[in-house]
Amino acid sequence: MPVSAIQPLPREFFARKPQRVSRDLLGKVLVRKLNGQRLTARIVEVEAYLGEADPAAHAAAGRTPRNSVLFGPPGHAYIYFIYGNHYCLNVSCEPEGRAGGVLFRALEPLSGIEEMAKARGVELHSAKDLVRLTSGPGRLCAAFCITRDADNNADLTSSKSTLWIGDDGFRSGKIAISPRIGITKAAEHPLRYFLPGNPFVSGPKFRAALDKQV
DNA sequence: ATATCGATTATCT
DNA sequence: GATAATCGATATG
Repeated sequence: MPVSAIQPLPREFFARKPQRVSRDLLGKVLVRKLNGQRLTARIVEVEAYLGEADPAAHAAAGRTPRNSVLFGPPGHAYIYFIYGNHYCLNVSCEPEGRAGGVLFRALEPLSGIEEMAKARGVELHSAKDLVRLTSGPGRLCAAFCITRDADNNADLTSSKSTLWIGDDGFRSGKIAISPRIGITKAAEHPLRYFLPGNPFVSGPKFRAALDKQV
């Protein structure tokens, strides 16, 4: 077996609290099958959304047609359209019947970088251009051609899917935790998880963070 | 470096 | 009718 093999994560991985899934997703790989190519990128920043008890979560007001994936079986893609412009990707957590999810906020591209640039409609001239490919929830969806029509409710635990999450053996060192970005309700809770020092992490640099040994 | 603003639409009040 | 888990551009220190 080649060292570069990527193994899908089992469904049980996602059948836990979003906080636990968030920590453990850092360093894992998002895989996309697109036009016969494989795009891969490492997960370097995520946020936990806790379900009906979390005022900032889409599930806060109970089950609706839009957020029903969050209440379904774990390990599925919940994709929503925001600000009339952008898609955002989550993976459903908790056992079926209970809401919860993890928002993907930033990735570090590993392979298929030219395809990502094409999908974003940008050219790569500088290191900054590379960072902007997948740094931010809207950007990473554009780079991976993720849309609600095509990918909402996709099963992210099967390597047969066109979108899935795997483990390539990478083990992150320290992780950092901070408040979530871009929300107005329950804005103070430390539910954003990222790899400190990774240049692909979104938002202002050196945002208040509590480092933790993993 | 931070601040502010316009774009543009699904969803809910 | 208001809001939103954002981005890119522009303005200002």
